[in-house]
Amino acid sequence: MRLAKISDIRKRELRRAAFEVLQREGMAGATLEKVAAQAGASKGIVLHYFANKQELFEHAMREANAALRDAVVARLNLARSPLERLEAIIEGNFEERFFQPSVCHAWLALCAEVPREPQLARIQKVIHMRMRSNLMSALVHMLPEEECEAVALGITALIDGLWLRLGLQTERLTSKDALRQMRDYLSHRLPSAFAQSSVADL
Amino acid sequence: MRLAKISDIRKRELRRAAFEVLQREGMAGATLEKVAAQAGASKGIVLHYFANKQELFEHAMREANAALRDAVVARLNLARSPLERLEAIIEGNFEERFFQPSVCHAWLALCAEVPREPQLARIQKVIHMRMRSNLMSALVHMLPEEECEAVALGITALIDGLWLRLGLQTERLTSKDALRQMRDYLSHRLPSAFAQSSVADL
DNA sequence: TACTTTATTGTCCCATGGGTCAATAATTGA
DNA sequence: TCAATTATTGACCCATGGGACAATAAAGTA
Repeated sequence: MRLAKISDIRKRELRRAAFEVLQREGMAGATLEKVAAQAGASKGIVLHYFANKQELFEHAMREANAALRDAVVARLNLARSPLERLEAIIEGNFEERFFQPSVCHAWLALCAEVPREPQLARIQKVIHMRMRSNLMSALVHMLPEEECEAVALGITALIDGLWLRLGLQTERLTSKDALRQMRDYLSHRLPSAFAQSSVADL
Repeated sequence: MRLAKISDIRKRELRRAAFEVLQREGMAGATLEKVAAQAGASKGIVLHYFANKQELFEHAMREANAALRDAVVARLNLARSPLERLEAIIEGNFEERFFQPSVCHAWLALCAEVPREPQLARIQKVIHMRMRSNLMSALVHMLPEEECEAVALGITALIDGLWLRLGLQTERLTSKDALRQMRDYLSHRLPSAFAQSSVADL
């Protein structure tokens, strides 16, 4: 275990600053100067650690994704059954510390660049593949094989749609509301053996 | 019926050009110069008809939304029952001429600005209220009152989520796939009296 | 201690793009 | 026909922001 390198520390600080500025200002408004200010440094330092703006925000997206992934993994490690694994995935995606309008705004800004930034598209693809594989590993034990695909797509679309609503909403959509919606879906879409337990816990 | 005013024609041309550039370039890349070029005019003309860039893209969003609304209204006018109305809303939202990655890219670019552009937020709110009201007017005849809210939210979230996937996807998600997913949801979530007919037609 | 590498800053450059404006062309309307 | 309005252009201005760079400070290394 060696000491933390200063470059790693700085990079992390800058990635986070970048993500925070993105929440407030969007991609166009997120200038290197603002990111530097947010991190309490000068613009030069940003370009010392990242080759250019794209690379900075690519790493910011990577880190935000990693945080979400870790939240899901932590819950998955406690899950003891396919149903619990499914719940772990879903609840991880709606943890209150993530499920905030400002966080969604940053994600939206990043997603809007995906079509023109191959690096962001790759990250997006990884996120999506992981979600799918996580879901399938639970669903195959709960549903006839030919239905798994449909339900996996339904769950991911619902999660994305609820997140989008969080970012665009005027009314307050809470983490609890979102989870209630997900349980509503599962309770109707999974075989009744699983359905009741999902409904029960809220 | 008076002759078409040239200013109305120009405005429409420019709104459409703006939307097309948005599809390719995103918000930051959609410069007034590119919009003008897309419309076959000069930059000056854009600012002659629109006070500034925000106003231009606000009108572009309005027009795109109107097109979608009209598609839904046209289908609603043919619907003879609550179930048909529900199908009209859903199918209108996945018409192939709209449900294209490039169109989704433009929407994404606009949605990403919503948090910082009150005008866009207002349009977004109108869209959302209309969707909700359309859905509720059908659902109240199909479900116990206390479930309508949940299903309306489920449908909107699914639609948004499927659209988002269209824009971010690597794999090809078609209009048919999306509709199949929506029918899968309805067939499990609506009372079985309605469920079978939804499943039957694909 | 002296030398090298890394961290950090502030300055400078330059392309870009939004917006203004004056000049000109086309239309309209009396 | 002629004046007034509207359409259209291109030149110009200027703030902004990404990125390069040289200079300096700090840290590590021998």
